[in-house]
Amino acid sequence: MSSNESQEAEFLASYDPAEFPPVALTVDLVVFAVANRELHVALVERGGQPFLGRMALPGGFVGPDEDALAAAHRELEEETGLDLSRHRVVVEQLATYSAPDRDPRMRVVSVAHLVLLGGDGVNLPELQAGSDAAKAQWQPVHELESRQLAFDHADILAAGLERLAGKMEYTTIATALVQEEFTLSALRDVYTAVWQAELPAGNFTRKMRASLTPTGRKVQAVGAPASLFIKGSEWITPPMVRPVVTAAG
Amino acid sequence: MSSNESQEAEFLASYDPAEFPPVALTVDLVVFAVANRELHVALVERGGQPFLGRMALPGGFVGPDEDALAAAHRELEEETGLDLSRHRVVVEQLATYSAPDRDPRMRVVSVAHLVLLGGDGVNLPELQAGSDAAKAQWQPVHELESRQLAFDHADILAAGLERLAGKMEYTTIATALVQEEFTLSALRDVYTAVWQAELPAGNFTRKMRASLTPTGRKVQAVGAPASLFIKGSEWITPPMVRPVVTAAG
DNA sequence: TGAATAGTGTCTATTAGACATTATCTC
DNA sequence: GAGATAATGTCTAATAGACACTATTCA
Repeated sequence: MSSNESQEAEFLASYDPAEFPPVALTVDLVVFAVANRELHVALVERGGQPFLGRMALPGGFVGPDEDALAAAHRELEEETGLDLSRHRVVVEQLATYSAPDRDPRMRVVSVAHLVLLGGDGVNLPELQAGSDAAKAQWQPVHELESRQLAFDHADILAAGLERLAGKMEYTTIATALVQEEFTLSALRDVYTAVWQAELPAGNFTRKMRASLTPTGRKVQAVGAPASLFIKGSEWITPPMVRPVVTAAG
Repeated sequence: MSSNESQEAEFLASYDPAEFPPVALTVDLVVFAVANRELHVALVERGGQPFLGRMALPGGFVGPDEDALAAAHRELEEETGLDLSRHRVVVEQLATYSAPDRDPRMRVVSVAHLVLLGGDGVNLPELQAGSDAAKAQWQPVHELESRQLAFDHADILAAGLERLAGKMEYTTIATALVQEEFTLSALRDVYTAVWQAELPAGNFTRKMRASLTPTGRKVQAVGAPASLFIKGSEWITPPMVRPVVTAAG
């Protein structure tokens, strides 16, 4: 039976780091939250070259004893100052970006993650810049001139937005962007924010209700009191149909 | 204006390879093909430790001048001997596996890819083992005891299968597993192979036809001649419904 | 002629979409 | 009461699912 040492020796004989040099591994985070019926993304201002002063997605290196998902959680706290024990957060892997020249300094491969923060639809969680970044702030996604972003972060952001918008068709992922208990109006606001389209309230209620569980509680604002729900099924079957993007006038 | 050298110097001051050591980057390939109404996956037998003699997904290291997708194409040819100029092939990124201990020898992060090979539904492309592997062969996916696979390749295979099965609900990705021109029966066989469920032929025709383009040609086998189609739309709206997995009797 | 397959037709139950109506609350 | 919102009801067109039926070919 091979010892770990002899395994490694055998392996290193066939693995030539000169032919296949190791790469620096990072995570980049597309952090979404909804306020005022607008989808916002968390951005940090770069404090160093390259792209000094440009906005970028928060992110950082993956440590030797963590996987990419753990690094995403850690960097989320470090780079944005968010206290994850005080916010509902859902993180899922998005895609990996590995173009050889995506970072001009060295080979950096980044595992992008989609991060969804729950909220009340009014207030955004407060961001505090980490050590690397000059500042951290929320930006409305649909007003963003994505050419401003550093590296290939415009591509990553677009992929994150498309993943979110797409999964909202056939899953209840939108519930990650509201509070644990939510009204159908709050959930519909998420759809409005992400899809940039108004959905008729009556039909939305009828269709979405099948995937939700009523708590029995109600909440009072202006108008009739609204029932509170929590996420029921993970799936919406058959899916919601995403209206075609309204050509901006 | 910063030169590339000073950028790199500044960067290296803030990047400590001891804290965040670089990782070896690989690709692993979930290569699917359909024959005899069964979904097959290409596996190679490991020729070295660890997992000597066990079956594994084909894969290999990402070179310094290629991204993961390019490495996937290259390794597909090198590890399985497939001549990509002679087969229809679709490759898409699946997910990245980065558990620190997923390879006992060293830190290896792998970008898994889903690879779909077109075929006539009868013959599988011939595989030839590359230099690293003892042999390469097709295995019926649904008969595979996935515990046999090396590393975390059972997880990767399961993810590939689920991605394929899921995307077949709402996209025409199944057309990647048949020839460019295909009959509705051939396409239905793909659904049968992947979903492990028979779909009624009449309703399948009616629904799928909306996403396909007829070529006008027909092909003759046993029974009435069948019309040939090519892929039309990328999307199937509303989606096909995947029957619940039939509890094996 | 019989077997096999392709493709269409038919019927029903479901439901999405449009929109009206009723209910409940605040100011 | 006016205004606003929630939730339900109504009507129609579309269609999925089940399944019968016809058409076309080979053996």
